[in-house]
Amino acid sequence: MIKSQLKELIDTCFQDGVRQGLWTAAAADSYTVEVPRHEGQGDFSTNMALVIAGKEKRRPREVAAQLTGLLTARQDFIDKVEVAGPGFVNFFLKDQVWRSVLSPVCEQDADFGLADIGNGIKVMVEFVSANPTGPLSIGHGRNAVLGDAIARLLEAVGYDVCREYYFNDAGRQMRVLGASTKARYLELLGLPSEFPEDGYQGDYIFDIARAIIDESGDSLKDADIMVFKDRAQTAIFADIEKTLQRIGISFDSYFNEHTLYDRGLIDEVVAELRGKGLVYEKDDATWFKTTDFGQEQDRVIIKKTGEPTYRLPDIAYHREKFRRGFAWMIDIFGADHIATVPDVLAGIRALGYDDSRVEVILHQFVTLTRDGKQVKMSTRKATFITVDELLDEVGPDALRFFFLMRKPDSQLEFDLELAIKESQENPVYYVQYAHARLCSIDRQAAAKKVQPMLPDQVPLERLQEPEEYRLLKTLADYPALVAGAAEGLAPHRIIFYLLDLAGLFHSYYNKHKVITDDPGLTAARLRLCRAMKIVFRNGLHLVGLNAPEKM
RNA sequence: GGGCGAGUAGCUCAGCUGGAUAGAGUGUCGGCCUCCGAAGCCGAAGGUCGCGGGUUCGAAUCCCGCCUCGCCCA
Repeated sequence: MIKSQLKELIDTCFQDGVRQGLWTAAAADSYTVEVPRHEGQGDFSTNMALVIAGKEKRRPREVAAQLTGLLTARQDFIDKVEVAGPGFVNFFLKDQVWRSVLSPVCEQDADFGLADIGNGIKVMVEFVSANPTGPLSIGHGRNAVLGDAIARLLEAVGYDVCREYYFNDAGRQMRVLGASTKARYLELLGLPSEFPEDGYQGDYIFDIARAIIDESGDSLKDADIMVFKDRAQTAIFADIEKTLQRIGISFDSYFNEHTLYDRGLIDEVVAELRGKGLVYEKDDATWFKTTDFGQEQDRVIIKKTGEPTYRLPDIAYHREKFRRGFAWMIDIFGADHIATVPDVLAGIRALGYDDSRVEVILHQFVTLTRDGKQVKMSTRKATFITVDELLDEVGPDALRFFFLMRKPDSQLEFDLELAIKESQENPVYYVQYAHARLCSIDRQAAAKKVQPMLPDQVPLERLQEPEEYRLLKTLADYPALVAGAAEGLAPHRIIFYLLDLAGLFHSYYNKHKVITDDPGLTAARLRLCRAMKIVFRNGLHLVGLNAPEKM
């Protein structure tokens, strides 16, 4: 908020310089205003002189001096301007500028940090999208938390977000599920059974079989495996939803791949591509000319068995997203889906849509370690740790926090032993504790009967400590941070911000007393604390975490 | 063999569209509760930003080549 004000001022000076013939407009838009790394370098800094000097073969410091000439005498909020280093211009702002952030924070309260850059544009975030063959694994957990956090970020900056879960309950996988369930059913009844070679070995299949026996006895012993498939699928889906609910995730809609077939949308895509000359037959298979879209080789979309490859429904599905009016489509996939992405984008383009509206976030895998060793996981063998088990051990807040602590591009190492053993010391507590501590200060103030002051009577000029300025600056950063994290689809930035703010606050707390016998100072610090509490709460809620008042 | 991602302190990771002297947590070592919550704080130590070139005022960041790991495709 303050930065953008300064940026405007600097832009004006740049234009003044152009008008006065000090430099040309060549550097417009390519200079930046930033927060310097070191505090001695001011509150903000611009590289404008360096950029101009670079473009016009001049001496940076000379240009910088001209710039400061234009700047001094202007605006009451600048305290001091310095040329430093190779030609940076550093700005030191007046103290009251920083204190002035407290009012908007306190007044906007829960709305502080929200923005309207999305303009109500319809955006779909597709995530989880696991087929109902078993409980959600750790990888799904990361996907779920990431997708939900991104959806929350986009909502916060004014997009109209739809969370969608895409799944397929037909196909080979599901037949194997049915066969596995039937085998366990017969096995539990003591009847001869044959467990499929590539069947799902998890205990949850026994649970489902047991439930079927409770309900139907042995009356299904000759039933088709599809009957078992349906029962298993229903049970598993209910389970998945329950798991997601435990993390606080819900969807606006579910899209079944099957509807694409039912509504003839698959055939429609093929026909349309064929009409454009982008489809041909070879070796009894149907091919899509992806080489027309910059790929190395063409791709099969219908196998010789007549079964479409995964690409075809994916393309048809994404076209549906366009047709349903989404201007921006975000897919959250695990890294193993990388291969499908270029094909789907090519298909979208081939059908005449703008594929730049589809944005794919690929997150790397989660590796799980226990007792210092990596846990090998396989869905079939059921040697995986489920999201449910993880939730039992660390709880929803720690789960969310850990999954958001790394950017999607990084592999995420989840040390179970550490998460269990030291759950008390999880970084999530560090942030939540800061919030709880602030609440505790309020309780303390009430207990000590500190007289509340009207906001405009609080002597904010009493906030003079370096720690207080650091806190004020960090609070002022919050709206830009939210906007940046949303724009970059990067919820981990919120996490790092909160950790940073918590560190500053804990440090401050240990060094300075908020409640003193000086009423003015106390009121000013309480005001600062109130603003911090608001930002902690807003930030935590923004990524789906709780902001406890007591711990 | 090809594609994508990663490589930054002992370990786990930040570093936003290139900026000034490289950042945190954790671990190690040493301190701090008569005091608003010690789930906290302070200090010390710890680096060839995988390697080699290039681009420029300036590179962890951008380009090229190579190495290692993960995932995917054939």
